[in-house]
Amino acid sequence: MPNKILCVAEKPSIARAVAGHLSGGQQSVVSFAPLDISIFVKNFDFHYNFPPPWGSCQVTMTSVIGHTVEWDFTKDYQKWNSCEPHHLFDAPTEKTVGDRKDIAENIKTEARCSRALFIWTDCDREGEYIGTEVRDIARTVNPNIEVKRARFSNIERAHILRAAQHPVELDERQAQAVAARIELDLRIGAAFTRWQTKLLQSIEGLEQKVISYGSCQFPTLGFVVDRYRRVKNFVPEQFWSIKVMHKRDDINVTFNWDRNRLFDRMMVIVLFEKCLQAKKARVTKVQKKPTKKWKPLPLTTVELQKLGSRFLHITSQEVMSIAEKLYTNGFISYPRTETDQFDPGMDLRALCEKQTQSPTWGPFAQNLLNGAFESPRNGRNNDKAHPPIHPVTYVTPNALANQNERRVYEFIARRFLACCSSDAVGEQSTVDIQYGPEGFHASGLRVIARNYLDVYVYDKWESSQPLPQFIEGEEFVPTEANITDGKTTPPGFLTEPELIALMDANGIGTDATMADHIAKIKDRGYVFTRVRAGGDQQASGMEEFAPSNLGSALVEGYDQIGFENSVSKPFLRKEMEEKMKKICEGQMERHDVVHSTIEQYREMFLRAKQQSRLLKDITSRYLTDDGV
DNA sequence: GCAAGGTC
Repeated sequence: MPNKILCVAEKPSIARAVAGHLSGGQQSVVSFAPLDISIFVKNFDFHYNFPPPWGSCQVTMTSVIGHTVEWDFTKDYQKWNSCEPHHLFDAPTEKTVGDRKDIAENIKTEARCSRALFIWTDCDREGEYIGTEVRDIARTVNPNIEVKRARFSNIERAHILRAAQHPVELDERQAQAVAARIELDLRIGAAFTRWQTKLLQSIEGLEQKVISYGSCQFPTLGFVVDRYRRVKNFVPEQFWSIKVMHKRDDINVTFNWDRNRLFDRMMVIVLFEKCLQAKKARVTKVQKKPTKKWKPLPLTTVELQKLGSRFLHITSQEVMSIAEKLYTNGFISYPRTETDQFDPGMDLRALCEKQTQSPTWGPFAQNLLNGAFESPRNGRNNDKAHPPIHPVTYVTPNALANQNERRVYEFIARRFLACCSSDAVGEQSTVDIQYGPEGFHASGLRVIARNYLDVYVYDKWESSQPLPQFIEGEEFVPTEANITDGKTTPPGFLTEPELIALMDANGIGTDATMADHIAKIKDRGYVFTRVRAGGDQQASGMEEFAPSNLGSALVEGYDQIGFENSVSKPFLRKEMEEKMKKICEGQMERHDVVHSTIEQYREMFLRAKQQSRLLKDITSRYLTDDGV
């Protein structure tokens, strides 16, 4: 057997980058793609000096494209009427290569003549599992091939070389945790989906619909319904407040009540009378203090989705598909990342330099290079796999296909430059007064240096009208004082950035899949979106989510069945996540997790089945008389 | 006709 080592990455871009480094960045990299494999996958051939016992080796570096192996029920059970849905909790399953035969064949061909396999998948749980897929494929043709894993968290040259020199083993536990998750999602999702689809099929309007259940889609639906109920059940409350105005140097100053507002009208009237009786107000404190508006953190996927929706009014799914395209064209870095800190080794100035070509934000970038550059802030998250999202090269607007692509690219570029700029600086002035028994305050802001705000046009921070001069201890008769009243207002329907934030906080989906789950529950007809009218400035024009009658019915139906942990709440998913962590830490075995979780769901399933009448009645009621 | 997770 030749002294050959096969290296396999999780995606083509990593294979290319690693091959570039290991081959010494020489043009001697031979790249060829056998005609029968995916147009995206390339094999790179070169020589590299691995640590002992391998030494100087011939290397083929290639990649898969994410998962290669499909996990499904055996053929007999894939047909919907092949069995009772609850049998799917125990039905036999099998792993197949499915439509990835070309990629699997490529690995087999190369593995046949290799003495070792180096796994270069992303260093996260899913990557560990994908590594085992690659290993298992290679072993079908070369059972004795030695398997190693390269550990790397970015694709900088020195880091990659170090990873090649210090290979470790695949983390079997992490892979087992993922295997448990895959099996559970498959069995539970398929069982409940088939059952409830068939149950509700007889209801008018649902004859042709698939009523899917999934451990992520249902909690996502739950968030929408939850907010909808809070809006609907909201009872406004009346409140009263006192406002004091004073005109000085032609400036009208409004002093707000320290108590803000009270819900007792008589009390407010009594206090107001006491203020008036005092006639004069006394200035108790005049203060000016420096203040800052912090520049944003390096950009993560979740933030990109939230802000794309909030500032650009583009849905998270479209933002992600645009980001994907910008990435494959080499314009931005990898768009799926949880990291909000730049690696200290990265040459951020060089990236700023590229942006100087822009006619709009180029001057700002130039100014950074001329000395205004400041290192980005560090957030708390680091997935050890990818850097924050940033532009890797400048793109002229004409090179992009449409307006939304331009706007997403522009956002990413501006956000990056903002990170390399400095905080905005201002001065906050406050004047406190005592009027009778009550305290009031007025405040003003003077923006001294806009700094990052000049490029990050999405943040607003404006100087207010300056406060006239007041002197501590002075007394004056207010120009006007009166009682104001108002009503508490209901929260708005859920917006997409809010929904993403809830999913993120509750561990529903991953950065790469959250947008898909949202699209899925829309597609299934559980929720719909509409443009929010009027209302407060920031949110108007934005899409808001409301449940359909079907969506409301499902949540209500399962709630009434009375599970200990409702399927429309995030707790069950959280529990699964915790069990996965325990597998990773060696505190639980994969099979125990799968077994105990299946039993938990089997019990819920049987209970739901016993009460199927209830779910059906509620659903048909919601669908026939508008849910009320 | 089912899930969620990779990635193109």
